[in-house]
Amino acid sequence: MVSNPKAAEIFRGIADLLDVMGERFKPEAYRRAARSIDSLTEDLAAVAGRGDLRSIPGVGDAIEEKLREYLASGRVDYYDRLQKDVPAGVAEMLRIPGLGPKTARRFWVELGIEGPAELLTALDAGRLVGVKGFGEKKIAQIRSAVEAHRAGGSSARLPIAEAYPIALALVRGLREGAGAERVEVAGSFRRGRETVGDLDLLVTTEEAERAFDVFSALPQVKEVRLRGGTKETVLLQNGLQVDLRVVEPAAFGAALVYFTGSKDHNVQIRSLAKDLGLRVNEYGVLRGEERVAGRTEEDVYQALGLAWVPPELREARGEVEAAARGPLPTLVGADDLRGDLHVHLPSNADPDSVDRLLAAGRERGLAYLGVVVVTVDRDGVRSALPDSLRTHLRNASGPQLRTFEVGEFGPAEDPSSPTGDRRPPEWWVARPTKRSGPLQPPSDARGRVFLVAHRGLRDLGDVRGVAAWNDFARKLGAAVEVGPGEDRLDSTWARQARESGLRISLPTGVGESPDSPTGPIALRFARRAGALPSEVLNAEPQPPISGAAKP
DNA sequence: GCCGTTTTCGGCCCGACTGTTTTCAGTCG
Repeated sequence: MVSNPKAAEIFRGIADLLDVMGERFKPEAYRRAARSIDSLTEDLAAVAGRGDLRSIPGVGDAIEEKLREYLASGRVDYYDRLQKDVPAGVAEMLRIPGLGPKTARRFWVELGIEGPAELLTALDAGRLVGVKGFGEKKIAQIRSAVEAHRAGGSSARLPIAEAYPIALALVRGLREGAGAERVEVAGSFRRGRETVGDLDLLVTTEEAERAFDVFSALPQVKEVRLRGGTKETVLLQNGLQVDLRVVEPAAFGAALVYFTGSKDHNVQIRSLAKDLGLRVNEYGVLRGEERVAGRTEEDVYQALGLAWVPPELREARGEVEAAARGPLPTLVGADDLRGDLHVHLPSNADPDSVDRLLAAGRERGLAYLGVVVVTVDRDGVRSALPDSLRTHLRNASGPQLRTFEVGEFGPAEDPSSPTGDRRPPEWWVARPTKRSGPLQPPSDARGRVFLVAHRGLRDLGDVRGVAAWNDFARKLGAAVEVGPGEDRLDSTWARQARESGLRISLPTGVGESPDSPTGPIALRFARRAGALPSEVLNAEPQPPISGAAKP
């Protein structure tokens, strides 16, 4: 079965092999195409069907040809042939931190080493001693990296919701301990990607050394990887890598742009700068040696003739061209959210928990709360909240903060399956249902506030699955909920949903701890999808319950 | 291999850090 992620994987494989073969620019070209394919909200076969493959950034004649071949046969001959030329283990050596294409190639060609296992054997036999370019330190470094790699080093990307509290704690530690004036988390965390590979922290301070000392001593930090005059890299206890960079205030905006990325976005604005006779780096926008911008991000973009681009959109998907035409539409923000359509009470909730939740809602200035009282699953309707609490909830609701009951309905695991199989939407529609609860989608008027929630689509890039669920939401007249669940596809889902006219619902995290990722991360995902306030159901001042229903 | 309202050829981001070099190569982000 062909799929977008598999196609991207093949191109990344080609890139690795070309790297080892010493090609200069082709590897990056194939990787660029792979990244573009990963960020598609549409199935490749559908794009090909329209004859539109060339519209994918980074896809030209040669890659279009290979995509067609892949879609027709599931294979790419060029990749198969490359794999015959280069042993798989040589490409795998590229996965070892600190080992790049040049070194991997030298090991292979000069020493006949064809993979990490053989490299370790060679190290044990002392075969690297005396080889030009490999001193004592380098050999020790390689050995430790190979061993970590062989032990299954934790190089996997972390879901952003898990990185969120860690990032908050590090920022807090730096602010309190190092007297840092300004601390920001940049990188893919700031762009709101579903997963992060590392964290990039930027600080302004007069005392870089002190900031590094404080940072290294934080309890989350396991070891210092490298430390220079402006940059420190550490490894956290949980295996996450964190880069800390000290920048001067006059360059903070430029550094923030630079380290927020994405790489493709940076490349695009740099080449634009070049056309204008300017140069962009992390210190500013430069004309010759003169810095013409750098203090704020707005300055930097303005100096390039661009409107400021929200970090969540910096993926080289047309945002630079749009920013050249004029200001971008204002994306949904935290202040736009007037209510929450999906609030859970704990399973051991009592009247006090209900009161605390309502107090939290009022404190946030929310006008309404939709509290989950039933979950609709395979057996029809399951109650999640006892009748006594439902009565308490109704009575406690007032004019400042209205409450109403909502049901949950989504691609949850099939509870009857021991392996937790996911069921396609059709299965839910066709299922025998007892229809015994208060909410009976899709005929009930209140079905309009049904949310198709975010569980169950774990495979990154499963755009077909996403499309099926969005179609399902449309049939129900439901909004699509975006949030930092276990799933990793939410911004793809949300983008596809809003492009097809569906509305989005955003959880606010009301009633959760202040460090909870729910609200902030949901918002980032929605912004990443390009959501405007008008496209978000709970940005409406009134709750969208029956009576308010549109025809 | 891709890309182009100044290009269909000749470019392709750029600086920090490390280690092994005595002026630079490789890797990384």
